[in-house]
Amino acid sequence: MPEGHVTHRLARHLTDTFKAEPLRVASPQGRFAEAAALLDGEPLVGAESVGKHLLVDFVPGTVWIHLGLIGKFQFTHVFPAPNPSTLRLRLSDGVTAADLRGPQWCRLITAAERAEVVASSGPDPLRPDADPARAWAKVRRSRKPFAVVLMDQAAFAGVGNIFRAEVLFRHRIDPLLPAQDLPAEVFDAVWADLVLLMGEAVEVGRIDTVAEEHMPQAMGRDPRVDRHGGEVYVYRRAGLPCYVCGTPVATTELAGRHLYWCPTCQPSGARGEAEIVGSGANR
DNA sequence: TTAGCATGCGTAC
DNA sequence: TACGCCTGCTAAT
Repeated sequence: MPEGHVTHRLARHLTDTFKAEPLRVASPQGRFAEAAALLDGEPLVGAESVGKHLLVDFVPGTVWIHLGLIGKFQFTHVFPAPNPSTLRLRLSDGVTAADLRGPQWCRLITAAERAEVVASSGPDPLRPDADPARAWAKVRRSRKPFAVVLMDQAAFAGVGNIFRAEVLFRHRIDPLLPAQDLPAEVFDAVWADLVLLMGEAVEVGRIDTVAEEHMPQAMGRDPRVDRHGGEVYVYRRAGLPCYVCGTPVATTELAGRHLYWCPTCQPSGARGEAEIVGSGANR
């Protein structure tokens, strides 16, 4: 269940574990069997992520993976694979296996198609080659709520529902603010914050967005316990008190996805602040 | 044991 | 805007 940090972490781990090694490639489930047979025994050239797309390169072609909502790509040392009927793809060097289940898609593509995937992605805060001006160009001419544009993969590649909710909170932005009303300096701060938050998430393997002063130890509260693991301000905290002001976190559905925000810290019409909540400068 | 939901996205209406 | 898809975790039965 991935936002961009998951696919970037996977790309790194695949490369570190398997690069230049001839791999066993199989599709026990069968839906990728033909391509798997073609790649079986080939060495891994490398793996790369662009937004939420994962590109696993071999000489004959690239495996293009999108995990969607429920896909998982997990490393294991268990042989043979458990539940093979759900195993779309297994890459293995005999010691470690990488198991792909439930992806939205997993296809073998050519170098030209691969280039098209990369070119059609919006700028990705996790990539050093990202050009935030492309995201700003989308933001400044959109009348849609900024919260909607933040999830547009052609504007902010790799950003998902958690990073969206949290970055809006950290900059005190009304989620329904029309994107074109977002001040340029707030956009700059949001982009820089995404680079920071998503980069940390790649390193740590979880999403933490809460400032030191709002951490459990500092506030004397219980740590967040759910499968997402990280400390966050508003994501999936509907009805619970805001760590900054105590107001119950609000939720609604927007374009088919849950949206979470604090009505007091992010009041209607709020155009946001460059300062991050809890950064100290605004205290 | 089952139902519902989830960090996503494409297609059809 | 509504729905389908793919799996696994959690809450409700």
